[in-house]
Amino acid sequence: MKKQLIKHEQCHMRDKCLKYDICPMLQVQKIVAGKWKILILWYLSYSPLRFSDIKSKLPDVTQKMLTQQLRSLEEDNMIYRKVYPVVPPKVEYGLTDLGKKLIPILEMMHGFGAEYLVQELDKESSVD
Amino acid sequence: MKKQLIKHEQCHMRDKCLKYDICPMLQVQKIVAGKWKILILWYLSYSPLRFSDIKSKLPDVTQKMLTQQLRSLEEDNMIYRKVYPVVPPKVEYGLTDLGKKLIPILEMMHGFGAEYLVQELDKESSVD
DNA sequence: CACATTAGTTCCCTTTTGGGTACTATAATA
DNA sequence: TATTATAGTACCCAAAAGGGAACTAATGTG
Repeated sequence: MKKQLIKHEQCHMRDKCLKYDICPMLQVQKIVAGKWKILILWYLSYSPLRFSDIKSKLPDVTQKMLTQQLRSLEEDNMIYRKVYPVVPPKVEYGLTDLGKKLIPILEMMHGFGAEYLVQELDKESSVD
Repeated sequence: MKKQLIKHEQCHMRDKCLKYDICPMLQVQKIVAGKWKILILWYLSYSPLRFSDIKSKLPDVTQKMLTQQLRSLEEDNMIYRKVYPVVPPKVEYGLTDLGKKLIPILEMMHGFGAEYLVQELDKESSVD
């Protein structure tokens, strides 16, 4: 399965975009887009998890969607999928070496989110 | 317009999630989800831009989608919108103080994307 | 008067995402 | 022998997100 190339010449850091005429930011967007991917990566950054563990941490995701998102992350080589040949089935998901490089970014995002909640939700509750 | 609260108790760093019973990661996901938001924030991190400037940097986005995404980022207080009362219209978009706190994250994402392209695209071209 | 310009909006259509239910395999358990 | 458990898949339908093209407002220019 051939990956789609993403050309992008307007990147304001294109001189740092190495030898590819592709904006790295667009690549990141492709990887991380999707309603559950950031959350999945975040949970896996702590430790590998079974399918059912991830599902229980994401109460609103359906089995079908979770499978889809996991497959997509696997295709992008962000996570691995390890099947244990047991009954009932056991499948473990975890970050690849490449995926682990996202951890500091995820941690900063978490920090930002926390700060955001403080600023924005406090602002709202004081207005109400 | 009341923002939607996002409850989430399974966050593996919930003890650091301050006083809100809301996973910050989910909040971040809400803010940066959307096909163009990360790119828009990235471009604005360099300098404020006019609507038409952003559009020209995102050749594949339609006017409607760009407007939508900008409105959404504005609602989340990540960017500001400044209308100049001139003809033809001039509207400037830029990061808010809160939005500027995303810059280091965006820069790391860019770095990750660049690294990803090197590893994954080189791997592919050597297989082909 | 016609045209260009900018930042939109509106309408309609397609694609993606999501939701529900049913179905599968296999071994252990009751 | 029927049930349970896990990690899915298949199918069908509804909702949301996204895309394309046409339209608008207001003024300056030819």
